[in-house]
Amino acid sequence: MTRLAEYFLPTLREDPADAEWTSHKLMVRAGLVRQLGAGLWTWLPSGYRVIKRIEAIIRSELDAIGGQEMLMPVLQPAELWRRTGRYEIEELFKLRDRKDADFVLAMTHEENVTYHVSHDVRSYRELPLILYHLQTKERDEPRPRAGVLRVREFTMKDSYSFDRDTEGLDRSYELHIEAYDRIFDRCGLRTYRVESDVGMMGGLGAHDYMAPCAAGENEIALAPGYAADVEVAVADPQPVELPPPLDEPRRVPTPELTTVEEVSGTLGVPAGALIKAMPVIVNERMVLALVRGDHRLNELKLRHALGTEFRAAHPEEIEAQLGPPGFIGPIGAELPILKDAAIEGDGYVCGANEPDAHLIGVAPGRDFNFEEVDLRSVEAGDIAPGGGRIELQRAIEVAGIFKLGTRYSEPLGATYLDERGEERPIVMGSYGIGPARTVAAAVEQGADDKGIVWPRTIAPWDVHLVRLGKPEDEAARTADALYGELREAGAEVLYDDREAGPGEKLTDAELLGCPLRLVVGKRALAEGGVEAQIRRDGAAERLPVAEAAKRALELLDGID
RNA sequence: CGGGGCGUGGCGCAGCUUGGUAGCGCGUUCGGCUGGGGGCCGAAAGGUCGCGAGUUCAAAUCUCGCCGCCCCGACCA
Repeated sequence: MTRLAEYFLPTLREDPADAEWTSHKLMVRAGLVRQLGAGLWTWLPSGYRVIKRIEAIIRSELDAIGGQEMLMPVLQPAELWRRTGRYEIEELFKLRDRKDADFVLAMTHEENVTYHVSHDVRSYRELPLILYHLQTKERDEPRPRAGVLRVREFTMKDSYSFDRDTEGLDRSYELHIEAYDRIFDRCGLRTYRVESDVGMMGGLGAHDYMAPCAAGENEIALAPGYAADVEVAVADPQPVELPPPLDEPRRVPTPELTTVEEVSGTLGVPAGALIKAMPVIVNERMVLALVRGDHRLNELKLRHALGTEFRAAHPEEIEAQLGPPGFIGPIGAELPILKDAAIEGDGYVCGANEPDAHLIGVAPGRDFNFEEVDLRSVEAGDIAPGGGRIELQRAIEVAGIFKLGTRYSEPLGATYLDERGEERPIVMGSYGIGPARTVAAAVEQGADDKGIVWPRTIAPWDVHLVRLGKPEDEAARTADALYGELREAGAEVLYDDREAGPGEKLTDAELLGCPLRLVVGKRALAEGGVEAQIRRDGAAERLPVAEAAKRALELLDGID
């Protein structure tokens, strides 16, 4: 029963003042969601309809690969998390009960599910297993942002695979890839499956599903046959024309020139001919990381190269150990030096470690020693593995899949007995999807200047039926009858039977963005029937009243 | 956690610099007109000015503290 006159669908004429992104603005304006606090969102009836449709698609595809749905609690004993070492995660909500026992609010459910599997799975005969649930996750986010995109409480579909060995894990992983590809395809979302960092999850490998759109927090590198998060992307750099090499470095004055642009501009060399030196502190010791002047240091790659956390050096530390910030370089530095692999050849420019001076004609190896590693983020135009040119795009991470290996099964004692009676750790994978992010990504990707344009499969309703004129008009009787016929035929229909002006009703329909709009009014009836309009392309058509319902369903079928 | 911004009827905002009757648009309610792109006329309801302390005869306005929200960064399954 969805008559708008009695339905809770509060639309807004103006954008909310605190919204920056299209999806945030439109989801609030269209009455899908309302905010309760920072990173805390309520799904109103229309928005929750979208969520439920996405969840139904997820369930059907997971069931299809043999997933078994269950439900695990959000409130959990801290003990489990201590055993896997995740209790220390800052984002984990921690609390105590009245007896002063420690609890956490789960951010995912590896500990929980592995605990049960460790108790109740003992034989290789019981493997493999795919278990999943749709459950609330809690995260003490440092900075919630962008509407429902980064929040402190959200629902996630998370599944977990349990296999006898890594070959089994590979199969479970592949099954999830196939299921996820189908899920996002069915949701009408454009996504890329990209290589990603395994993160704090630990494990053997990971991919993310990225939905490109402006509001995305992540950046992905795309080329024909290649897709990766820029955090892990690799590519051959674009060549740079180096100045002629010298027999030895020569000091040149560069008064007050501290940026790459200033130095390269003044010396008349390309930015890529400079060596940027970034001093970082690792376990109290300074290390110098070098990248080309036209490249960006990739902090994740640096962390991997160092094998541990690091922080940027403070200006005083730089001054004390190297020279004035803005004029530092590797030559003469008594420090471990990591050089990015893109710094090739001789003739570079770098800081002289003294005020207002740089060195030209620098030759790595001859003039300083280093360890060579991949430290830079790829740039648009670089050559990807496979030969294509890299293009960078922002994207929303809507799903992530991880090969966990024995990261959780070992500390939690999840083992099985194999055919020979030997005890072995279960090999695990975990696979998440964020339905709310999927909604936001669909809104971002489909919106136009009038409002949302839903993919047909996840729209809150198939048909937005608008009745114009007074309730006692002839048109109202026609609209009432059409509403009944459409529902009879199985269509999900939102019927705007409010006593409101045509402008308000029509703009609301465009804002909400259901795939097919039907308008019943005096004018349309006089001109031969009901007006049908496809939201996506605006194509309009008159449907004779007698066959309006039938024809409307045909039109629906023709949309995506 | 660092930087910036904001907090005034449901929503969007003005008022604050220079202290003295709390205002505008939209929305809401009632009556009437209108009825294909948020229309018109008339009447009305609705605000502890985020919270607390201070200064003052007097605080939305000045001072201090706190809280909340947004943005950038740090951070991030």
